[in-house]
Amino acid sequence: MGSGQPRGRGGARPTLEQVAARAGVGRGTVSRVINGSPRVSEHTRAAVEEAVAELGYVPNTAARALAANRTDSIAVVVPEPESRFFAEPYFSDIIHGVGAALAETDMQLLLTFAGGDRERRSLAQYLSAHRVDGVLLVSVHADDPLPDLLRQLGIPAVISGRRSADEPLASVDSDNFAGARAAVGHLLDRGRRTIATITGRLDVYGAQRRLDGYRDALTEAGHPVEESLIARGDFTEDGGRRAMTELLARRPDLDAVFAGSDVMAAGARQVLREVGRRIPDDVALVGFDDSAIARHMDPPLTSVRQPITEMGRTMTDVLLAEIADTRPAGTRHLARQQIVLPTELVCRASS
Amino acid sequence: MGSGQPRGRGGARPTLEQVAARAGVGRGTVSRVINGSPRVSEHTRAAVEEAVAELGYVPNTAARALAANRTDSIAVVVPEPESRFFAEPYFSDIIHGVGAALAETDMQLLLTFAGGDRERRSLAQYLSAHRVDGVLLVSVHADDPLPDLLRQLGIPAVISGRRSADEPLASVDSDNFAGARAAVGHLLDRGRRTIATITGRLDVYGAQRRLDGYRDALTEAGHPVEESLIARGDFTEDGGRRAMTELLARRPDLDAVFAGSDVMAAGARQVLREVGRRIPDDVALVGFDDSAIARHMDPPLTSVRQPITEMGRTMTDVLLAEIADTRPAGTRHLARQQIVLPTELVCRASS
DNA sequence: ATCACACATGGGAGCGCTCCCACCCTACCC
DNA sequence: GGGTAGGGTGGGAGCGCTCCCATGTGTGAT
Repeated sequence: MGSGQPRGRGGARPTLEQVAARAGVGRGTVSRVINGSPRVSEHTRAAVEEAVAELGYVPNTAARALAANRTDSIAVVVPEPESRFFAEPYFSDIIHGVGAALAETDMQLLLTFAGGDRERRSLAQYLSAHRVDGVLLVSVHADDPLPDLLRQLGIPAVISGRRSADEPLASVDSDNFAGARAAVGHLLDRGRRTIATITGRLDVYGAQRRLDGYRDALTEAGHPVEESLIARGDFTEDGGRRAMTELLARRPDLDAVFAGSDVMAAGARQVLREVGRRIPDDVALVGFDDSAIARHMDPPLTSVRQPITEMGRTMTDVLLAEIADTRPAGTRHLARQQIVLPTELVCRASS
Repeated sequence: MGSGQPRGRGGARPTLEQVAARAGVGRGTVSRVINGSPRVSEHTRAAVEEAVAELGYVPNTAARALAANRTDSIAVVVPEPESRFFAEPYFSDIIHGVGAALAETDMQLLLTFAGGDRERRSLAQYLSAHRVDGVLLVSVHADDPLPDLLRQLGIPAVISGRRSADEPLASVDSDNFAGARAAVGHLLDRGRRTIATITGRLDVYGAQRRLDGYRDALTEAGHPVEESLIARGDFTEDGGRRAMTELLARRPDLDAVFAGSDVMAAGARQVLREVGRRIPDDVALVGFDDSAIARHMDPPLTSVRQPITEMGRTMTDVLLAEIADTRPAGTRHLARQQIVLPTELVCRASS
């Protein structure tokens, strides 16, 4: 009666040993079955699996981690002090993608916050204590020491948005260059001729690439690149406002603006409205990210969509491959991957 | 030379034993120092701390978890299939708050995805294997079995947004009732008299409370509550559109709409614009959540702000208190907490 | 000086698992 | 028929830590 129940109350969990006793085999054999080793006879395997089911056995991960020196978990390092990171949908979407990729495995996801120096130090220690099998780095600045630390420690890591053209870590990025080119090309197609741009912080490689794309599109179309049409923002709404004000002062004749992010585009729009420029009639506006605010802006904002969720998923896949590659004996065969995912221009009423 | 370096290359990490040897004390003493036990002499403590610093010792968490039967980590259970959850800023903000609260401790944060039945089952197993010290549940439906499972297992848990008036789990919620009352009161103050509402899914307790608040505000002001002014949405933009269409058909005389979420308000706004009703001139519109889209909507949307980040932080504090309370010997003294945080009406141009 | 007791300390005994070696048995070969 | 693989299996030896008991060592009371 009920002895076959998967456990009773919050009592003691069954151990490998108990499963072994119940199945009438040794510990080693149960371990083999649990871990899917082929060196077990069909008959024995069935007996063990039955015992596992009857007892509702779940391996104790701490014990496994201790004995096998791996944790079956990966960490996402979140650069906390940048509230920007939380404000944007970026975070949610990345995590969504990571979760989707992880769902197919039995790896667990750890969220770590690399805030100030204090957290960063304890994070380094934490990672060096090998509490995770791999690390996902998002939104890393060019001068962040963490990536190199990870490389030194030999911990598999994947970075989102590489920090330079020759990123030493495996990376997954969206095609910022092509996205910017498409945006500017679109404005040219619409007959705009005096196209300004508001850049993000240029120490962020992606922002630099967007600027490169802007330049390239103009050059290819036979237009000169005028420095007076380039203003620096910092990815914030307020930075967008300032840059737009600056641009209008310098070049009142501009008829289009390509902003390096939707948030900066929102700031620019405010300024344009304040000075009475109509969108898109007087000035066409294009953003980058295709975030929720793009859809709800007035007018709805044309924007370059980045496949953020897809990036999260791809990063995870790459990381898992790296981890699997390291396992055998620390011998790495895999080439360091540099993946670039395509962007897509979403046209709306602002252009 | 350099023997005082905090570790060299990715070699073997120092163990407790090695620290003990270096400090010239026993393992037990080092353990006491590491865990802040008072039963260590000042002199010995200093020696151990020096050895720890010299070797760059970091405790192996797997070993600790195995020996002490606790993990120093908590899990946030994310109801994945609801893409709504990821779409809204809710997720980011909650996590932000949780992270902030956790930063002051050395607990770690695990993200688990409770998707379909398969994941839910493995999640239950996972939790029952005691791989976390506590669980944070967000956005749980009334008929979700997980909360009760956790209670049975005796795992400390806190839920965001209780599921009913007598939530058996500790919970942290925002004051949906008062928020809705404030929103409707505000519309009445502005002279609106035919105020409709678009509700969320009423099997979500918070949505029900917002409706209650709507009713209460009208009643208190001496207005009848007319069922023809109440339409059911489902928290989606499309649901907002449908509900608004329905309301206009039933009550073309309405002069204000209180939507149970910003996203539904966005849907409603689209319909209102399509039929030529001006906001706020013809129809005043108020949302709930004060999400990013509220600020960027046209016109900017008046909305009820929930202190989401604060909720995440509070949930974590409550959970940590519960965990600390359980530790001594499974004897629980703490009263089950039911915290309700205040909401705030943010007035913008839509009303 | 003697006893008692508190406090500081060392180290054995696991926690539950994986790894690996030794063992056994059953073909299969010469 | 004896020898030899080799697959299948059992179980010892840890992984690094905490817990706890036994053992000092010093203090104050008698």
